[in-house]
Amino acid sequence: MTSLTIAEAAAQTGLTAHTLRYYERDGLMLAAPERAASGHRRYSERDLTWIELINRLRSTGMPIRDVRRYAGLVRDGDGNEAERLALLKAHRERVEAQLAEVTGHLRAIDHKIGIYEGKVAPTG
Amino acid sequence: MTSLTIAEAAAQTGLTAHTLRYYERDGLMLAAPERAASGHRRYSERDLTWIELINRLRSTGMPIRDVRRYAGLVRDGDGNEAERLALLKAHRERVEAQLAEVTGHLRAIDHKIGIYEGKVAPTG
DNA sequence: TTCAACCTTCGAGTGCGCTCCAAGTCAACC
DNA sequence: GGTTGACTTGGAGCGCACTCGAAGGTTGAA
Repeated sequence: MTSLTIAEAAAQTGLTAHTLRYYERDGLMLAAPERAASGHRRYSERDLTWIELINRLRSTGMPIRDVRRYAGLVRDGDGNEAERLALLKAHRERVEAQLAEVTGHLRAIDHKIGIYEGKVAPTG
Repeated sequence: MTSLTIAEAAAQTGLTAHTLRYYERDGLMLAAPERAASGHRRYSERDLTWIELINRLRSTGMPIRDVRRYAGLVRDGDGNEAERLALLKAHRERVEAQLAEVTGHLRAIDHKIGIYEGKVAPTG
């Protein structure tokens, strides 16, 4: 059973130690990580896996407060799977809509780049 | 020659009147919109077209300060097209990278949704 | 002419997500 | 024993992008 210091966990997740502590006190963790006798945090594999899910949710634009709500549901255990599923599906819808929007804007920007490269005639 | 009040320009661009004024004083506009005799702003087609480009850049994640820099280049007129092009291309690269990242995360979230829907066996 | 609805400026306030600081504890090495 | 460096806490501070408030002028319809 490996466990990591906060610095190691930070390196592995791409977050800072500051952010890991912030997520913890903000209720984003399933449970607070264990502590060494010294009081220092020790991150388990399970903690790391969970933080990686947080990263996926955050990187796709889910607000902290929604991550906290999702964490709360998972923490509460069995019986609320439908609610978790609804939360994830609503998030997925938003992400897909945003992907489509960004892709559309990107195409327009590409067009503008084409103009500057002299490949396309300027319009409007 | 049509020209719009700030409320009309807001409705047309999806921004608020507050935000339009903010963009103007923050140097994002090519030029301040004309004024009626009363001092009220009157937005031209050209203003609207520019605001729509701002919207595309902002919606794809370009920070205000970069939009301001790009506006400055356009304002300065001919001779810096290479710099404008470089700015847009750098932005496009970032957007594409981010699209790829988000798409990857979305797939992982979809997998998790599949688990909750009982379509996929839980892993990890 | 009166009234609501709109506009103006300047500056302050807000929400989000960190990010940092101060003061102290602890482990390891010289 | 002393020093270095990673860790702890609570709370303050910050950057971004708005968002709003106050106090007053303008517009247009009844």
